[in-house]
Amino acid sequence: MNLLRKLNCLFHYYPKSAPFSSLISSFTTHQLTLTTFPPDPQIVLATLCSNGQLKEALIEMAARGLEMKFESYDMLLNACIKKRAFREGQRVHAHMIKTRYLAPVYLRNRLIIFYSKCDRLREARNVLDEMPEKNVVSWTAMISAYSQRGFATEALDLFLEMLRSVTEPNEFTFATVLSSCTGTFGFELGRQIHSLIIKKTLDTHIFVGSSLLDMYAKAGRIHEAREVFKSLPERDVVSCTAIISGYAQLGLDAEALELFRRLNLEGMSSNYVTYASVLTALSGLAALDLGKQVHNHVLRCKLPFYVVLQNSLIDMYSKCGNLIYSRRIFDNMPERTVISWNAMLVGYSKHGMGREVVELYKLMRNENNIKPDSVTLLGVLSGCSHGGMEIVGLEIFEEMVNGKDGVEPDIEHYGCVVDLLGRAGRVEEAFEFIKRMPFEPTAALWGSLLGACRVHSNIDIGEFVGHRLLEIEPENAGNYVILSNLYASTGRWEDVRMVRNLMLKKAVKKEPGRSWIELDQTLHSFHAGDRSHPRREEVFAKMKELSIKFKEAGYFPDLSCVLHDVDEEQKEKILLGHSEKLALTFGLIATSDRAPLRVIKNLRICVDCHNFAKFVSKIYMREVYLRDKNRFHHISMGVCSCGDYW
DNA sequence: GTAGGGTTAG
Repeated sequence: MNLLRKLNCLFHYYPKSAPFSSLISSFTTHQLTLTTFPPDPQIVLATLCSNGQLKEALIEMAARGLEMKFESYDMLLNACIKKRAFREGQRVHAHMIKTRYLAPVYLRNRLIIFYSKCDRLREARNVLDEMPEKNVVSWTAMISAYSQRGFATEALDLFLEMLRSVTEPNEFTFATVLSSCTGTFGFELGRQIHSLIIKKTLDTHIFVGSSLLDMYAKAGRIHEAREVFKSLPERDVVSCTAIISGYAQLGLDAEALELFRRLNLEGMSSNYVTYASVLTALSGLAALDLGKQVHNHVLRCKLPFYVVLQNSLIDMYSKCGNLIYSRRIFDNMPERTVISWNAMLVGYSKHGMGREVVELYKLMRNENNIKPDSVTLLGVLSGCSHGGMEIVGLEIFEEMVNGKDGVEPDIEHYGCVVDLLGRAGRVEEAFEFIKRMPFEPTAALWGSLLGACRVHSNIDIGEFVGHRLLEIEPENAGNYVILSNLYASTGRWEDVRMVRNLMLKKAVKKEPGRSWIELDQTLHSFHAGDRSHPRREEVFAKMKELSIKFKEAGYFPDLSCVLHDVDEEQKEKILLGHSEKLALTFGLIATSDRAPLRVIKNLRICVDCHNFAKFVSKIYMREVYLRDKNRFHHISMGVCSCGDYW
């Protein structure tokens, strides 16, 4: 009976059509001779496992009962880990328990790894908790399981528990636990771990070091990150990518690119993660030509399909104002994650293309394997708001509240609704909505309502909201400007002066406004009143010309955008020196007739500059693409895609 | 047997 079973196994392994002679020759391949026939059960199991024939291997396991030993379980578990075969692995585990097999630490570690790879962290943790003795691999495998899946708190808690045990962490443990050291608590612990690492002279270990520098970068401590990077005795693609993406994630885009350029000269190698990080930096700068260059390079490298890299490309093209390319990449992807959909949706949203947002969202809802998340709904709601689809947006929010999307609305989704109502001119309703919502309103939320009040000249609510904002966010200069705009629009000059004095008293520090324009792969950057550009004389001459020409065509400088205490003439001068006007003017003199102008501003564009850009588009017949902090303004023949609401 | 960097939003 036993012999028959083994023969069956073998016949199953060899192709059914193979002649008997090939079976004999295969015996010799496996160093089996007829004298050792029937074959060793261990070899039968090994053959089945290495062939991935798990079903047959399990039958073999069941038949052997108590004969199973360490190597047998090891082979089975390896096969299950390789195939992420949860049910099969679970049966192996159950077999160990049923036969009262005393599994050594090594095998229990394999079980932890098996369950983690199958995303069954509860089961993995149970194995760990029931181990009479744990070694460094047991702890590290479990910490890694948590940290790789984003359960930072659990990873840190377990690490602390490990420190209280008899087992010492090693370089594997440190490298993995540091990636969970985020947030205030995580960073504090991370610093202590750093001291521990120094004590163990592990701080120059390349895995530990890159994890360490990444932790500092994510905490915004780029100098510390750079120091760790410098101290590494060798550099590889991961450590180089970590420091580059560190800069990019902090918005230090130009620095990220400069470092990438330098490390390249020093011979660093890049992979798809590096390119994804570099694309992030290029998106921030809206450097379309450079972005295209990276895209071409990536295509020439003939890399396999990486969804992360494709997502970066979608985002880069969208933030550089080229949505057609984004959509082309999106459509050609063999598989997409929720991030791919989000990147595309947010792209349409920032360009004010409400109809496309809603259509794409419908398509997404029809995909069975993709679930919308919180970012998806933010994109959709703000897309509806920016794209003139207020009614649809409010319906979608209603569905959210009723649990249809499986995403619970948070404060930011509520903020989108305030935007939707405000944009539709329903300022009172928006105000009531804020009072009723289950969250404490944030400054951003009040700010959105204040914007609505300005556009729809609702002075009563605007005044209340404005003063509320100045209380909770006195340092934000933007609030003073909008409130002053609101007073100015109704001729309340006394109040305009009061707001201005208030701002001076509170010593508001404003992030300096900057605008730039890309020409021939070079970024030309301007700040307000900038006199550093090599072609400044031409720019100022042209600006003088524009100011006269535009006034004849009906342009009135909106002096309420200037809060300095100076006379009107001075105000106008300050206004003409705004960075986006300088960049636009430079674009006019440095590009050929009718070429579109693409200008990027690091803050929200002011009312006067928005108006100025409309005149540029109308009088010079130019398409103007203006990207500000929040969205794109596509201005064509004097009309902006934002509908003058942003 | 256990390890580091990455894409959307803010």
